[in-house]
Amino acid sequence: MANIQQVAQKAGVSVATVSRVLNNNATVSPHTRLKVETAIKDLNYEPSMLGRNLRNSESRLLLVLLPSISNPFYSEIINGIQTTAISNNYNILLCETDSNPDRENIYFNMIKNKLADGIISMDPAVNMQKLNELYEQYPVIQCSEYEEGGVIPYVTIDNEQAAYHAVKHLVKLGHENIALINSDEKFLYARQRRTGYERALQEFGFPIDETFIYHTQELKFSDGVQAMRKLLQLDRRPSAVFAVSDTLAIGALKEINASGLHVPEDIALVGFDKISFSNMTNPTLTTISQPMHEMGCTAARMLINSIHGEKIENIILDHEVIIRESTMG
Amino acid sequence: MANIQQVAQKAGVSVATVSRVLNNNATVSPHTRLKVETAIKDLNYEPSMLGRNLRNSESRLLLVLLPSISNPFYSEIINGIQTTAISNNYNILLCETDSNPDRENIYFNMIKNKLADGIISMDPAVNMQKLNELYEQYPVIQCSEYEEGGVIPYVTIDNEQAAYHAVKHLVKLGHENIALINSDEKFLYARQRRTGYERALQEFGFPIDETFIYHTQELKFSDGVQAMRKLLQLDRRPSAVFAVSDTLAIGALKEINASGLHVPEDIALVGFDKISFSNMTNPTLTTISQPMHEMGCTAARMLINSIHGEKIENIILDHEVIIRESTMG
DNA sequence: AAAGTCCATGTAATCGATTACAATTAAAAG
DNA sequence: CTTTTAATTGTAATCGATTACATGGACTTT
Repeated sequence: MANIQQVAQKAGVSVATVSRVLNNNATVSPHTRLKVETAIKDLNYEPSMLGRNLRNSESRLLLVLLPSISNPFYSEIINGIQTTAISNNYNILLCETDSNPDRENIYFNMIKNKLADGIISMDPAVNMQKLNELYEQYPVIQCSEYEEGGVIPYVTIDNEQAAYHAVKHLVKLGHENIALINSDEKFLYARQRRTGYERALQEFGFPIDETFIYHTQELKFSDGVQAMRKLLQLDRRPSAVFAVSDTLAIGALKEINASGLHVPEDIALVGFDKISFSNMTNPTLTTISQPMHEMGCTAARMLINSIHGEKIENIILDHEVIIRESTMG
Repeated sequence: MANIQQVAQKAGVSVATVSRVLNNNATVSPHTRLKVETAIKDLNYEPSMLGRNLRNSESRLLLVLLPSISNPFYSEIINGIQTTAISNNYNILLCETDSNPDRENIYFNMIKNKLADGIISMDPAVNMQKLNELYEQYPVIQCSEYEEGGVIPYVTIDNEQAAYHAVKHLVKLGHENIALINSDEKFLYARQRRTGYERALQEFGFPIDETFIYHTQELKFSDGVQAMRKLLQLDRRPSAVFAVSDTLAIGALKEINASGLHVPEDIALVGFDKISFSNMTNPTLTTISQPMHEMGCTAARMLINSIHGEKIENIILDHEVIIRESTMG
């Protein structure tokens, strides 16, 4: 309720001195400092960020753009972003776009309106033209998703190599008929993971069979179910499946069970992302783990550095193959 | 980049007039309005929320306190809150407390610092004393969780009745030995659900067997696994289990499968919350559905009304029993 | 003792908007 | 043709902080 004026009056000093105490400015005598601190306590004073932010022209808010919070893939990344943000005295504003351009616009405007100091985009469906425009004037970082040959700094993993490792793991187990459940190849990561899948097959001299590659619309459970249904209808049934997301893999698992087959005895299964539910399924799911927490921390650090005017380099983080029951015959 | 002064100068009017145009104030002649609008376009002007917020002493930000975003239970509620918030020109700040008092304090201070206009708490472990203190000065709403006999307005469901319906569903299927996997009874909802469980049993003349009631520390998958393990070691094995959260139920399911038993043939299973994964399990999970989206919308509406100085009444929403494979013999 | 330093504090401008009130002008009324 | 009244627009205070610069006093230095 009280403002800095009232504190100054009560302490018998000027507002400048109160401000100096608040900001731990060295040039205040211990005696005066004490008087001010007492007045602050007495009045139950809390500095208003509204005044401070206007004067400093900053909001200390970071925007995080993502398609949907209910997608568990993002949870850990958000955690990482938040941890780093808080320890740097920033806060994050989570922006669910639902891949809806109107929503996106609302949030882009928040940056222009000074309600946020920078933006981390994790939305694969983001309007890249607008994001690039924004980048000309404001700090922007892409996390996980990025534009090939673009100018906006990003942090991500090597999707091609990760898919390669997933498929190589299956090959080493003796599988020759390995299917791929991929998402729409309009997404860069989907193209990259397909390339990795093909490289692994080629390296071991297996042909690439287009009927073994299925593209889904989205990354939902039901897409996985549908994809697996198609794959099970093939004359030559795959003995292993690599799905580019855990949610798809869990859908595939459901369909395999429904058709009376068993994982991993009849079909081995590998997912991607190591979402928390991937070890709650039966059997637990072999998957590729991205260092999600670290990716979040890194993205936040990059953005904050960028806000401070530093030059930012792209960063590629390491992935890991998590071997669990769905590939352990 | 440009500010309201520059727009005023360019348009040849005063800043007051520009502000009137921005706020759609009626007392501006069409001719002047046009001049101003042209200047705004020419300069690419965007009003600064920092200035506006200071003047209006509001931040148009709502705080949402929750233990963890990765808990899918909260996803839909958050969605509801966000939808309502946005359509009222508010934004939400998601605050993960991890039930950590330090984190909580950071966020409580944001209210005092005017960085947020109000708070919705969904954290069962929230420090009620501090929340009550806050409520004396600032708008606060509790969502889903609340304090029995407390003064802070809340929106929730009838947990006792919901548990009663869950257990009654099992009784109707012919089960007599029904176990309860409950969470820590320091939580009000846990006590209420236990009461509902007992009322259903008593109504049908079944005794209440304490060995059939297991309390978990938290609501995690691993807690469900552990609980089920204990229940399976009993001399008289339950033929049905009601778990007070889907995550617990999914853990129980995993353990039942691991022990070679089948759901629902050997043991029927009911969860609570209808999280999205509850119909991705095998078998799909019978569960109690809370109207989560609606609960979120309601909480946000209550908070915004409260910010506008209105008097707020508590609201109890309806639940629903979702019957799926895990109870369909 | 005069001049120069340094330290602590105060004065007042500033950030970018909103808005009560004053001032101007034009239209309506007599 | 004056006087009212209404419709626009401008002036300046205000929200609550930060900070460059000015000021005054104590302490050195010569």
